[in-house]
Amino acid sequence: LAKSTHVVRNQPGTELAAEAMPVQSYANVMRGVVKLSKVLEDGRQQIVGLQFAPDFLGRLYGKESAVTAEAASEVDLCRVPRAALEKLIADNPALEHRLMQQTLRELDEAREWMVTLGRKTASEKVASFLYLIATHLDPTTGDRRAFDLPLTRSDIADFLGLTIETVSRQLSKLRAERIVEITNNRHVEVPNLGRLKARCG
Amino acid sequence: LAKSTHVVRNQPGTELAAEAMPVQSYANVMRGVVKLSKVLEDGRQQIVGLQFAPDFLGRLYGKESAVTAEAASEVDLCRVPRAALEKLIADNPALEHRLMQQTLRELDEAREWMVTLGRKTASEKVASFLYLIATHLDPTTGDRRAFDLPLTRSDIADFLGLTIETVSRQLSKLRAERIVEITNNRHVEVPNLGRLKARCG
DNA sequence: CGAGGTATTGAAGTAACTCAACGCTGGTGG
DNA sequence: CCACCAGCGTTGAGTTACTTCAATACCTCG
Repeated sequence: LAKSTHVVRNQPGTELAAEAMPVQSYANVMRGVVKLSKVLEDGRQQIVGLQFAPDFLGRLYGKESAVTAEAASEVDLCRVPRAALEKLIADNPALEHRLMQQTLRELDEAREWMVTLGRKTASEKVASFLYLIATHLDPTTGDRRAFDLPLTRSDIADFLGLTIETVSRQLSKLRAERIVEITNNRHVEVPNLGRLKARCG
Repeated sequence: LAKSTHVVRNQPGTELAAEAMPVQSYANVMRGVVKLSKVLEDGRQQIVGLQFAPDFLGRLYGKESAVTAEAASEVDLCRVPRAALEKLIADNPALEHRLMQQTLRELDEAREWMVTLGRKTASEKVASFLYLIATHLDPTTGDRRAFDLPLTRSDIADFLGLTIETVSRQLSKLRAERIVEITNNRHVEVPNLGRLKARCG
């Protein structure tokens, strides 16, 4: 396996094209965050998923979905040639099983986010986003969390179905209430994860 | 296979409990529409998926997801005992492959609906819902479609992240513009599917 | 007929959007 | 070195799309 793969570093904004077009390779996310998004004809955009290490990237069985993958932060990908992966799967049923597990998890996450998009207030949406990032980027520590946001305000807005102004205002409000501390616009500290979770609706 | 399965008829509102709790059986939807939904602690509800015949119902590998399944319309289910299905899968890899295909399709549909929830107007949401039902319930005919809505206004609102009043108003507007004809509150005719699609954003 | 569930319509309220001004930061070039 | 600019983020003021609250209509079933 090792001989047929290689690691590639990608800067934010790089289109990874893993699902949108016929691709030659699949990939594993080794570091950083990849955003999956869809756009309407008139340009409205919605981020429909975030992938963290060590998620698998790319659609099996060649069916095209109209999802585009893009590096949200700086991202390291371990690319695997399509033929190599498909051979691996044919040989090893456990691998397909593992991919099935990830797909089921992604489906759960998508449905969970549908609740956020459809039924939560702007404030709850922003809190839910911070909670998601806090629990995915820094899964080790206890109730206090610290991390850098891997997304711009514009990306966050596209993930939450809001405008950047509304995201900014809600972040300011959460900061004023000491739910989070924000420095340099990107670095976030959550003193009490439970208090943040309580704001998620 | 046939000897271990049996068909059950379910009235609207029946909780099918296929994913929410440890169940003894899986099922195939033979007729009707099943709604999958999630609720927040305070009771806000979001429908996160609709299943039409001949979809498979039930979560493989026993992982519980907090999704509840309920008959939206009158539904016929072909129930399959858990053990029988799992034996079938173990014997027949093609079956797991087919289930993987359905899961991938459900993931695509969930992400497509995230765009609707996050980025479309109320009017576009209602049009998108009608388009979804029109194309799923009556896939045979040409550009003219006729069907009965399998969901109440309240269900539609929970699917679209709106209130029942907004759903009702937007339906009235689409009717006034001759995009759809509605009789008896439930029966819908779409004279020109292309015109409806153009209203979906 | 009356009751209860479902749907429509109107009027008033509000959460989020739009438009606009301003601040901060990092990079570039005179 | 500082002036300038471009990109990102924040904040304020006014607008609007959707919600909320309330009244009414419709349909089925006792």
